[in-house]
Amino acid sequence: MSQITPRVPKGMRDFPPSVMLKREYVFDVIREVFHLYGFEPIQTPVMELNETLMGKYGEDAENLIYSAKHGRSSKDEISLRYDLTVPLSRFVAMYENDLNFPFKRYHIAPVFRGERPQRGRYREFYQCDADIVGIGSMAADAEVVSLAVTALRRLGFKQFEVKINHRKLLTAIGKYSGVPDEQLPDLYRSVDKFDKIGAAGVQKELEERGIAADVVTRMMELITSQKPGLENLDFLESVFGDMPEAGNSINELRDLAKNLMVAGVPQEFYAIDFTMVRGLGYYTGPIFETIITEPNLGSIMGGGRYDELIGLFRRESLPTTGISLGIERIIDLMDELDLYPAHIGGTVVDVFVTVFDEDTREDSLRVASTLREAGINTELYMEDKKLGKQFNLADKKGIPIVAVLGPDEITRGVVTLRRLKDGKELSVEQALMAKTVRELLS
RNA sequence: GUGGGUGUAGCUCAAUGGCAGAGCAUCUGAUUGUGGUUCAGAGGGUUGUGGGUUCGAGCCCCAUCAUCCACCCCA
Repeated sequence: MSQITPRVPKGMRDFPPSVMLKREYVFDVIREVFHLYGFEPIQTPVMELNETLMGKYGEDAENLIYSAKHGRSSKDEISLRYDLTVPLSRFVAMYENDLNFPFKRYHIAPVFRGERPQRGRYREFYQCDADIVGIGSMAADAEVVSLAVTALRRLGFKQFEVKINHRKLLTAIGKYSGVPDEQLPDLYRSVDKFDKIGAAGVQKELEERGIAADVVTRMMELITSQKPGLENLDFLESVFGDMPEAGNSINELRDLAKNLMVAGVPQEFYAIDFTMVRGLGYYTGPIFETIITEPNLGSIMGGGRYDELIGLFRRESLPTTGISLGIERIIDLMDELDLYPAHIGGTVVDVFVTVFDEDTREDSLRVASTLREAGINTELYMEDKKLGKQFNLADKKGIPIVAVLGPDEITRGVVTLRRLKDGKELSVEQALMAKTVRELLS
């Protein structure tokens, strides 16, 4: 039989133990913060029916959806999920009678997009979503923004800013300036690149798309009115606050900001920014995003309000808002900035129990069992090699403590515990073993 | 989907068109109750793959695959 070159599909990855330990640390921190804010987990299938997924993301995005088919089937009716938000909407519509509202759920799971891979961009990647279903007020939006800030801070990030904008406000700015309705998507797309191409770039691009120069200029003046704190909102209100759509969204942003302030979210971590836009079509209210530019990894957190999406699965929609943490980019960033606590990433093993020779193997096994009984992560040596090799192995794996149990120790009823880091060595009775290990570890 | 860069030992990378190499890692020994340091030695390659040019190709040309970067889009 001919041998097959082992490889994984493009944009998909294997993770060895050293990487998984770091990933799980990140997941654990995020999960903890989700619990802290009272969110509870759900799980849904990796695949959904095409009818569930199609028509929710826009045409470009749909070309990136992986379809799935099994061998006997000629039908092509199910696909891998593209995000966790649409599955949530289906879930809520299906089980609304069994859920308590507001329904606060989190979901940590892989999603699939057939894009060309790049740094921080994969075809299979995890999303960590937290959403609140059933609340239309800014209390919910403030809650998810506050949660995102807390999560990023607990992971060790010191400098970041959650940018906040409002989909309807942006629309109002466009309309007020004279952008035709059918060109609003072009407007969003170009403004979204503001960080990358600057004001002049946006201006140029919009004019190339056929929007009149004076319209673009008027629009740019409004979105780039960067004043401290909430003064941006005051400015916009003075200009066109009497348009109902504009007035409402300005008030919503004020309300959101007030909630954040009362909640004690430090102001350095969020800002209102009219140049931030998000691509997905289903947003209807406040939108959030955190972009990291150094290194240039793009968005590590995004979200917003999507009050109409559940309505695609149910007679009446339910107001919903949420955020998604881009865990893969967060992990890449944490690697780069070295934000992991010292104990993460080496091994889960606390003690390596050596075996002196065949005659003492059973004694070593008993020692290992005693340690495990006491809740200490223990690796028992299973081959027949010199003690020096065993030490070498323990050290290479980063195991902090080695237990030595030779004929000498056995006759004295003790175990020698050696901490590899500094060579500190103690011989203790087996009854005191677990306690001593804990002391050596601390 | 568009444009570009790079593919040589497990890893990082050398090699004017002329004998395929170094460092690190691995394994063995110096060391039969104690790892990291040191010393000595060993293994490891169809130069991503397939064609072409040439007396001769790791090097030049074409194709293909992989990977990275910039777009599009996005986490």
